[in-house]
Amino acid sequence: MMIRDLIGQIIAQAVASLRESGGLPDVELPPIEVMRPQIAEHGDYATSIAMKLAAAAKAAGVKANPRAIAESIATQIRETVEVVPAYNLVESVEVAGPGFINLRLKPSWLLAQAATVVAAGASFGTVTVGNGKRINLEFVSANPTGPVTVGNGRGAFIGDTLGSLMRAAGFEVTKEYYFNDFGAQIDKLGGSMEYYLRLALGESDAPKPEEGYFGPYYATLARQTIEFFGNDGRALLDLPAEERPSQIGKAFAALIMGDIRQTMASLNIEFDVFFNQASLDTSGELQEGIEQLRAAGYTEERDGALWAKTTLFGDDKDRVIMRSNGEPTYFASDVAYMRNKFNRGFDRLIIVLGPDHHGYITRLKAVAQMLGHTADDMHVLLYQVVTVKGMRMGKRLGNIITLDDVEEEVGADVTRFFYLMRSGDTPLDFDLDLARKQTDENPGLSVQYAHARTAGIFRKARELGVTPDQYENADLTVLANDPPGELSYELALMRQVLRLEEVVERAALTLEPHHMTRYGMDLADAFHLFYDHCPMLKQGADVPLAVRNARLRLLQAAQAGLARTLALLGMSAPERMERAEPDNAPA
RNA sequence: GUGCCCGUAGCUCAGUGGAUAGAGCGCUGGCCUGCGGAGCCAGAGAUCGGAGGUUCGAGUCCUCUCGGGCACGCCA
Repeated sequence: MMIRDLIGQIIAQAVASLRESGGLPDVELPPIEVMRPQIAEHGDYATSIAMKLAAAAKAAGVKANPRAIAESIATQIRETVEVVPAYNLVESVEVAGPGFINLRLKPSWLLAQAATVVAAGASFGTVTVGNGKRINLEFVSANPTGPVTVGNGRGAFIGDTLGSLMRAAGFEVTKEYYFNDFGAQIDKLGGSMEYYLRLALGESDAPKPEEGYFGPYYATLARQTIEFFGNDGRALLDLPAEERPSQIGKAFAALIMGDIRQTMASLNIEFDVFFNQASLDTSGELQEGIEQLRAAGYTEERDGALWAKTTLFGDDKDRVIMRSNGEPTYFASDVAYMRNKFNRGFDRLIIVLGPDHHGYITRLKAVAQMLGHTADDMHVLLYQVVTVKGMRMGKRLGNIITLDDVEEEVGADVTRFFYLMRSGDTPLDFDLDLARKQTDENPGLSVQYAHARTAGIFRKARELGVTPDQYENADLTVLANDPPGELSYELALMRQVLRLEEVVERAALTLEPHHMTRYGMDLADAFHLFYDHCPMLKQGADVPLAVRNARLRLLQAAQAGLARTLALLGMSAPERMERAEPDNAPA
């Protein structure tokens, strides 16, 4: 059980027994919230239940003093933790301010948790709130008409990391990419690629389509194709004119989709399912979806077209589902796809979308409801725009910056960290100059460096003949006798490590992965401070053997916490940092 | 015009209705010969865009307002 929940249980038990004995106003009990005080002096956890109770009593016309209520609850908590052995982690219970009850944990208990953390290892930080609920998490879903941009990248990292966090929080998550490789967009791609293929073959007078996809990316793609296939590249161009756009488009969509998958893979973004929109048509689900809405009475014929009455569910206008020419619209695919997801048994669908899609939210929620689910079963997670500061000009393709460009500049790990540092609700200004820095100023590297440092110390320990069996069962309570200065760093580190499970839970429930990067920085800071102030192996320093062993044990817990944090962020946990010269940017 | 997001330190941003609003970068001063190095310690810096309201308590919730961003197809 999470420590915070255990504290909540203790408080709840104390409140319950106090109510039984008539020691509290007889009003409905407000929910007991356990929070973390902002100020360390206020303890590890706090609750405002006394003030809430007093307010409820006042509303019911019963006289109540919040501080007095807090005092009696606090007294009851002290008794409770005294008699229940499992509650033997509370050091003190104090009433403060207008009626807060502050609880402080025993330093010896906190330190002893190192063993729990190390034992949990790679599964440390796993919580159960998700309760096995099945989640479909769709993100990126960019059509294969061009490279992945820095904008798409944000959805990619948010989605991928959220998936990891939700899994750690006990949800069953399927990560999905939806794409379309046929239709008007792809034909347009075909037209553009025909033009670039001809240019690559030396036809300088090739006609340029009025509309299409243009830029160095496509020119390069055409050149590479010609280089690779030689004159066989001509085969596509010899097709009948009416087949060329779709055939060439389909061929290049496949190539581009390969590029996209490669970009994703090299940035450690993983999908469980790549869902092709075309399959909805061939399977008949497109028609079935339309039929289901029609049967449910949610459609209407107007001007020769078939409309879905989304306005019944708050949309500002109805949406065409089948054009007057009998062609289903893209919206029809949305319906069929969502229906497909629900039919696969997901409890909740989450779609990560860019800022240009916010108009889709009510529409998609309307579809969910027309399919017999609630608006909440279909959640749209929007993120804001991405700008990049400090990109070197010259090497990039035209005026767009791709995700590959960014990765090339700063590497996959730092790219991920920087993308996840900000809440999705605010615009992201990617600071490449900071991301390039190979020092501790770079917050992403700082977390990895912390992990590398732990590994380095264990390497050093081995060199000095200190083997794991010497510290693996070390008793950390000896640290409680350390000088206050050093103990405070040890406790701060342990507290940060233990906070991981709360961060995982919060990030998963709020769908906000950025809490994890913030936490990573806090954890790394706590570790670096510990490292700076609490020598473990320093030669000649006056560190008793028992203290050394206890610190190495604590170090193991810190390493486990850092490794897990990095894993959840999709970053590598290096055993050592490569030293790069400032002029020598990493690959 | 309608709708959504944002406005917090010089910059980029955290902040779960709670107590004295935080971090990173930047800035100022002091210190540092060895666990591994890119440092350590201390400090300055904020009328949380503005005005009302709800609440015992508001950066957080509601209304209005100012400023910035984005979106509003029988496109996909």
